Amino acid sequence: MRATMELSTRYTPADIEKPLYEKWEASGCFQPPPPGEGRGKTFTVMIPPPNVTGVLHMGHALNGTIQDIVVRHRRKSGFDTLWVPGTDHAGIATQAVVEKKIYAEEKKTRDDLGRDEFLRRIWDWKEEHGNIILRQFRSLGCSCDWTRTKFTMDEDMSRAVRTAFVELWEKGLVYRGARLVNWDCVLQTAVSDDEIEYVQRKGKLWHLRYPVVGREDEFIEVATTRPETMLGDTGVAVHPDDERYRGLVGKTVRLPFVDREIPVVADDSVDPEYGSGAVKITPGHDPADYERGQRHELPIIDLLEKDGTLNANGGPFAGKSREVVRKELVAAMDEMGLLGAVDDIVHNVSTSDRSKSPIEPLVSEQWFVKMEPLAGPAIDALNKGYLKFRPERWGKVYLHWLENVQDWCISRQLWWGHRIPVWYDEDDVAVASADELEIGAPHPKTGKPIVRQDPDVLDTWASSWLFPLATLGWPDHDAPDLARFYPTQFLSTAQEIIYLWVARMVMAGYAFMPERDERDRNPFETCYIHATVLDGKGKRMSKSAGNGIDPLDMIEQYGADAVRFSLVLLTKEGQDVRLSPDRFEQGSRFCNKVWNAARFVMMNLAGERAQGDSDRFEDRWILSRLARTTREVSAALDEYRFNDAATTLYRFVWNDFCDWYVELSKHRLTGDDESSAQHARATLARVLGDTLGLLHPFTPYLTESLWEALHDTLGETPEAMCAIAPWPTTDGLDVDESAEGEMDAVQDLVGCVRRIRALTMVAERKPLRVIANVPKDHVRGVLERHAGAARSLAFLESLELATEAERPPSSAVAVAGGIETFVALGEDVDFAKLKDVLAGRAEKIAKALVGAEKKLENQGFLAKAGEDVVQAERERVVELRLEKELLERNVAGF
RNA sequence: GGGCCAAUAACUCAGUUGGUAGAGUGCCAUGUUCACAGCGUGGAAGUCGCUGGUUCGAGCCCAGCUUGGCCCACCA
Repeated sequence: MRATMELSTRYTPADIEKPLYEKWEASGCFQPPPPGEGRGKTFTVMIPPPNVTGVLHMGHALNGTIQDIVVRHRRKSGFDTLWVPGTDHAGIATQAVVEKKIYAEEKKTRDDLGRDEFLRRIWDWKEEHGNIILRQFRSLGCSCDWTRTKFTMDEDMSRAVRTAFVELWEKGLVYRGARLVNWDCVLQTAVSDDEIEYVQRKGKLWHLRYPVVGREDEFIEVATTRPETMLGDTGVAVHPDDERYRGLVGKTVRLPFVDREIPVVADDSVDPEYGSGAVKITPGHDPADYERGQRHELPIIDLLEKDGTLNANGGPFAGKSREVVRKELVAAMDEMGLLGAVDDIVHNVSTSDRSKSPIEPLVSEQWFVKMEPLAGPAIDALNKGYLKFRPERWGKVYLHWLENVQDWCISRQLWWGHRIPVWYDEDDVAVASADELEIGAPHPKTGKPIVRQDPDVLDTWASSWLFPLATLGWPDHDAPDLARFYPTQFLSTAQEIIYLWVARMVMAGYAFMPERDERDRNPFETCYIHATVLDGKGKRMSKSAGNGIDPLDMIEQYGADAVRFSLVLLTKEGQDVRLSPDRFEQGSRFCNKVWNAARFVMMNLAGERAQGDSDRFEDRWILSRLARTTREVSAALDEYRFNDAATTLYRFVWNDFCDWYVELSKHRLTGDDESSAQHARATLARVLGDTLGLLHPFTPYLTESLWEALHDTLGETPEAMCAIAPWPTTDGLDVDESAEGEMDAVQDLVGCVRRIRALTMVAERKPLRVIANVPKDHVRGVLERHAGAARSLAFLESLELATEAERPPSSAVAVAGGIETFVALGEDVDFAKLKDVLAGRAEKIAKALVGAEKKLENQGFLAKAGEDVVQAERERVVELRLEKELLERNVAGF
C-alpha cells in the first residue's frame, strides 16, 4: 500500500522518466544477453544513423518510437534483442557547420588552418556538440544498446570502408575518370545525382544570335537559360527535319567574344517547337550537351574555376563570377545587336541539396563505382522475397531506381570524411590498400616510394551503406556478432533515403558477404517506410519552413509516453500524418487514464491473490476481452501494425476495463461477499498486470513505474522489470462468447436506463424502480442472473423482469437489444424529448428493416449470397422486427 | 512526360477477404464525497470527391474524371 499512497491523482511524467531511464540503462537490459546465456533467437535493428550535427525532429521521434516499440516487444517476447545506435559523420553537412563557425568566430577559412588542423577542429566540435541527438533519443525512451554506439568515422568503420573500397577495386568496380559531374560551387565539391534537387524558379530564356560564317548579316538564333555558358559552346544543333535550318547544317557560325568558329549539326534530340529550334552545345557544362558533343565529336571546353568564376577560357570575362558574366555578356550581346527576344519562363533549376546553390555541371576527375553489377542481386533480393517493404508499394520505387541506376560518383573534394584509400608513387601508379600506407614506404606493386595519398574523401554513404556489416565486426568475417546478429530483421526509415541508403545497404550485403547463402546476405528482412510528418496544413515539416513541432517541447509538456502513444495512434502504416501540438492531448489523456485505473486497482488490492477460477460473468467477460486484446496486439506487433495495436489497447483499457469492469467491481469490493471481492481483486490485478505488459512497448515509462508499484502493493518482488518481463500470454485465458453475450444484455439494459435519465433530467444516482419487458427468454434469463450487476451500474432500487408488463403510468421508456425498459418517474417529468428520441429510433429501425426485408425477397441475393450471410440477414430481420414493434408501440403510447 | 498517395461527421483520421458507416477532438445537454473534470453519462452531426461499370449487393473492385500532395525524369 505504501507505493499506492505515493501515486498522485495526476500522471506527472517529468518526475519519473529520467530516473527510470537511468535504472534501465544501469541494469544492462538494453543489451542482448551474452552469447550462450540468451534464448538463441536474435532480433536485430540498426538505427538509421542521424547526422552527428542533427537535432531531433518529429520524423526522428516517430521513427524512434516505431523502432523502440518493435525492439521492446521482441525483447519481452524472448528474443536476444539488439538495437544498434550511432551517428553519421555527414561529410558535407558537418564540414559546412564547423567551417561556418570557425569563420564566424575567427574569420579563418579551412585553407587558413590547413587540413590537419581543420580536421582536429571538427573532431573537437564533434566531441563537444555532436551526438546531442542521441541524448534526445534517450529521452524519448529508446532502448538502444548504447555500449555499441557507433560513429561512422570510428576507426573500425574506417577500416571497413577501406576494405570495401579495395574489394570493389579488385573486382574492377571502382574507376577514376573525367566525367561531367554535378559541381557545388559554394561547397566546392562534386555531389552525386541523388544529392541534387530540382527547384522551380522564375527565369529568362535569352535568344542569342550567332553570325553565320561566310554569309554577311545572317544569323542563327539559339535560346538558352544560361547565356554565360556560350563561351564554352563548341557547336549548334538543329533538328534534321527542320526546314528553317536545313541550309545551315554543315556551315559554321562565329562565336562572339572568343572568336571561335563552331559547326551547325543536325541532332534528333532537338525539339524544333521549343525556343528558336536551335540549341547551343556546351559539352563542358550541360549533361544533354555533353551527350550531343560526344555524338558529334565536339571538343569540350571547361569554363569554370571550382568556385564558379570563369577561367582563362572565358576570354574577356575571365576571373568574373558566373552571375556577373551573365549580366555583362547579355548587355554586350545587346549592344552588338546579337540579342534576340528575352522571354520570361518558369523552369527547374538543379540545386545542391546541401548548399541550396545552383549546380554547375562541369567535367572533372572523380572516382566512380560501377553500380549495375551491384544492383542485380539487390533487385533479386526483393523479387525473391528475401527483402520486404512495408508498405509494399515502396518496393516499386526501390526497383525503379535499381533498374535505372547510374554509376555512383563517390569522391568528394572535402576534408571531413574517409580519405580515399589510394596511394601513388612518383610515376603516379595507383594502389588501393585497406591498410594505411605511409608516405615514403615502398609502393606494394612498384616498390618505389609512395609520394602521396589521393586528396579526396568518400561520399558519406560509402560508409553508411556498410552500417549493418561494420557495426557487427565486418570485415572480420568470423566476428561472433556478425554470425549472431546478421542479417537483421527490421529497418525503419524515411522514404527519401530508399535510394541513398536502403538500396545501397542491400547492395553491400550482397557484395561483401559472399560466404553466406543468398537469403542471409540480405541485410534486413523488412524495410518499414514510416509516415512523413506534415504540419496542420498538410505541408512537410521542415526547419526552413519554420513549421516544425519540436518533439522535445512536446516531451516536456506531455511526457515521452504521451508523445509516443499519440504518434502511433495517429499514424496509420505509411500514411502521411498531419500534426499539430494539440494532437498530443490524446496520448496524454490516455496515459493519465491508465495511471488512474492503476491507482484504483492498487488502492483496492490487499496483497493477496484469489484462489480458484471465478464464475462471475464480469470476470469471465473481462478476461475474455483481455484474451482477445492480447491476441490482437501480439499479432499486430508481429506484423508491424502499430496503429492497430495501439487502437486495440486504447479501446480495451478505456471502453472495456475502465468504463465497465472497474465500475462493476466497485460494489463487489465494498460488499460483504468476501469471495466475490477476492475474485474481483484477483481479476483487477491480472488485467492490470497484463495490460501494463502489453502497453509497455508504447508507453515504457508509465508502465515500468506502475509495474513496480503494482508488485509493491501485492507485496511481491517482481521477477523482472517490465522492460524484460515476459510478454503477456493468453495462458489461463480464453475467449468466452457466452460471457460476452451476457455483458451485451447488461449493457443494453443499463444503456436504456441511462438514456432515460439523460433525456428526462433525472439525476444519475437517484435510485429508480425499473420494469423491463424482455420477450427473449435467454436474454431474460441472463438479466435475472445478473440483476445485481445491472442494478449497481444503473443505480436501480429495483428491477422487475417480465414478458408482457404494461407501461406504468408516468413512466419513461427506452428500447435496446430487444429489451423494453420502463422507469417509473414523477408526473412532472417532460416526456416530449423521450418520445422524439423513440420516434427517431423507430424510423431508423423501420428503414433498416425495409432494406433487410427487400434483400431477403431478392432472388439474386438468396441464390448467390453465402448461406451464412443469408442466415445472418434472416436473424437480423427478426431482431429488427422486434425492436421496431417495441418502439412503435411506445411511440403510440405517449 | 512517367509513377505513387490521398479525398469518409465541423476538424484529424480508422474502416481487415464486397454484406448494419466508426473513433478522437470539437459541439449540445447534464453530473463533481465514493480511481481519473486530464473524468462520467446521454445526444446531435456523413449524397463515403464526381461519372460510369462489374455484382444479388460497392466507402471497399474496375475505368475515366476533378482536386490536393509526393517521387522520378529534366527542353535548351
